[in-house]
Amino acid sequence: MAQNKKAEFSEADQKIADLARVLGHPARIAILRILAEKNTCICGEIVEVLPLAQSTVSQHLKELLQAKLIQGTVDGLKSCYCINHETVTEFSKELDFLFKDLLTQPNCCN
Amino acid sequence: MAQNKKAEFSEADQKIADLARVLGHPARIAILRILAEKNTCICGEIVEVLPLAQSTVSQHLKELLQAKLIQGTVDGLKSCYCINHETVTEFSKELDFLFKDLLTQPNCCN
DNA sequence: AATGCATATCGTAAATATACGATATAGTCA
DNA sequence: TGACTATATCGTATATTTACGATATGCATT
Repeated sequence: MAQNKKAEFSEADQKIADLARVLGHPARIAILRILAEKNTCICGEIVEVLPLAQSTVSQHLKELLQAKLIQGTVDGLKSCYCINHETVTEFSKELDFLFKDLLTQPNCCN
Repeated sequence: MAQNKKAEFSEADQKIADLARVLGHPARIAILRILAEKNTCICGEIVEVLPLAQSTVSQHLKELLQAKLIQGTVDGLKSCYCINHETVTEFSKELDFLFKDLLTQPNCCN
C-alpha cells in the first residue's frame, strides 16, 4: 500500500505542490530568510543560528537546492548559497494564479 | 532521534510552513480547485474525479479543514465543503510578504 | 425496523521526512 | 606533508505522511 500517486495529478499542480512541500518546514523558511538578509551567502552561520545540527542544516539546504529555491557555488572551503530569485519569483506568480482561481467564486457555505 | 524541532522556530514561520505543507500535495491542490470551480460543495464528486479511494480523499479533506483552507458543514446526508476565503486570502498575503523579504537584496551568486 | 447511501474513522502497510552522530571530502594554512 | 576547518554524505532511529480496505456512523427511504 501507500504507493505514490502524486504523478497522476497535473504537472502544474505537482510543480506547485513540490515547492510548497519544500516551504512546508519552518527550518527551510528560516534558512531562506537568513540567506536573503545577509546576502554574503555564508553557510556556517546558518548552523550557528538555527537549533539544528550541521548535518541537518545541510540536508535542508540540499532540499532547497533541489527545488531550485536557492543556488549554491562552492567557493574553495566555504560553499556559497543564495536565494534563486528566478524560482522564487515564478513560484510567487504561480501561487497568485492559484489563489486567484480559488477565490473567484463566492463562498457558498455562508 | 528525529524529535520534532518545528516548535523552536518563529510562530510566523511555523504558520506559513504549516499551510505550505498542506498545499504540498497535488491531491489537495486538486481538491481546492474542484471546490473552487463548482461552488456547490459536493464531496462525492471529488472521489469520482480523483485517482484516490474515498477514505484517502476524506483524509485529505480533513487536513484541509484542520488548516482552515476549507470549511465544511454537514447537510444531512452529504457534507458540504468549500474554500475558506479568509484563510486563503491571509495566507496569500503572508506569502507575498515572505517573497518580498526574500527578493529585496540583489542576488549575490551571479 | 430494515435497507441503502454518503461520509468519516480505524487499522495498518509502506513511503518519506526529520534529525543526529559519525565519517568522508576537500580546501587552507602552518 | 600534516593538521585544521567547513561542508557533504552515510547510516540509522524515529516520526509523519500517504494510501487502502474494512468498518462505523448517521441520515433517508421503504
